[in-house]
Amino acid sequence: MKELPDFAQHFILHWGEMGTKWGINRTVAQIHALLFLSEEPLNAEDICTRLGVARSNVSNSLRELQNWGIVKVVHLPGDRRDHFESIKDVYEMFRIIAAERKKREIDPTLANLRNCADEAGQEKGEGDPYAKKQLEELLGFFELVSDFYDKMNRLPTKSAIKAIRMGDKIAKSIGAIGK
Amino acid sequence: MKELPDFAQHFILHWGEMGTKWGINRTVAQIHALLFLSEEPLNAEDICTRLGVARSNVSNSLRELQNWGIVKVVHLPGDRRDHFESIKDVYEMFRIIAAERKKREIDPTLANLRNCADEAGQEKGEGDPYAKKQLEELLGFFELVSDFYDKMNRLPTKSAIKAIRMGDKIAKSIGAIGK
DNA sequence: CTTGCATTTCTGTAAAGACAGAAATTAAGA
DNA sequence: TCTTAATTTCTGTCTTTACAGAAATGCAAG
Repeated sequence: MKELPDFAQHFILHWGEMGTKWGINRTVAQIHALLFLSEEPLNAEDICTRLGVARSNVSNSLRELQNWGIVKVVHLPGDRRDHFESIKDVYEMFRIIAAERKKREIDPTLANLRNCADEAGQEKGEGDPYAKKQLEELLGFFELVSDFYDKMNRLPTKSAIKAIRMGDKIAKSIGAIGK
Repeated sequence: MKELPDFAQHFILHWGEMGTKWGINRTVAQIHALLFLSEEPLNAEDICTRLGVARSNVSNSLRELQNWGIVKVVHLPGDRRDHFESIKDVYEMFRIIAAERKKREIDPTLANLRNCADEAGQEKGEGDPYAKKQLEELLGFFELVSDFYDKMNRLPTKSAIKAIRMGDKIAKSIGAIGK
């Protein structure tokens, strides 16, 4: 097992810090960063020593990364131990992350907004028309975002990248047509 | 001060819960939801009683919402107290939120990745070419996302919405051309 | 200047999350 | 089946965050 170069250390530490801002546990994010940079799959013990965290912590963090779907178990010939590797392709990785975040952060809200809009519709008497209007606008926005996500997700990576690169030009031309 | 209808209560509670998943404090998110649905600006005391949280908590949460830029102070004639109102336009609101999140969550990472890539470039000897390659790919991705964001942010709301609505069709046509 | 309300800051407590080390479980090879 | 290495789960501690209530500050009208 080679030692990590300095730049890798710096990156791993930063990624761990940012993880906390993204609602991901620091250790989880660090392990992910380590695996992402590592050409060979690593076993849990390696990860412990490289990052200096407890074995149990590594075990739980790896499970979380597997739940996210961005880390997989692999087995090396002649070695009983589990080894772990990250998804290597950046775009594929963020596609998976985006899908998972949508599932956890957007979909439940969308469902709630639909419920609430229903409730608002069934209200007796005058209710609160302003609140109702605002809620419906929010629902519209979430539906727009959710649809957009689903569409983009169906595209192959290359098309998606191209679309992102050209995003503004396309939008501008649409804007111009729209006027 | 009118009572809140049921659907509004349900929405506020849910929004508070989701806030925690988005890295936002529950009370902060609840206050935001309340103000978003409220036609009139509310004062701090109103917010306390509606949500049943401590005055100090409301005060701090309102400051955070003002830092985000999605809540403003307004003054009502004949009333010394501060009143607060949310940005009402959903798109405008998410534009601001997106800008703030980019500033907090993307930009620092972009800066770090550039640093690390520099370090990697200046390494003596062989270093770790694989890690270097992975880091550069990640950097490329973050630059792509950051540019895309900046471009979209400069568009007027209507154009952006149209672009989002048509997103998949555009991307598909690009993909087809690309082949 | 001072009185009284509005607001913020401070302080302590409660709750949640992160994490290490120990114990328990699983599974492979002898 | 027994042994041993590997992994997971459990338990307690420590740190961080959330929050209420109290104290302090700010500010406007008289």
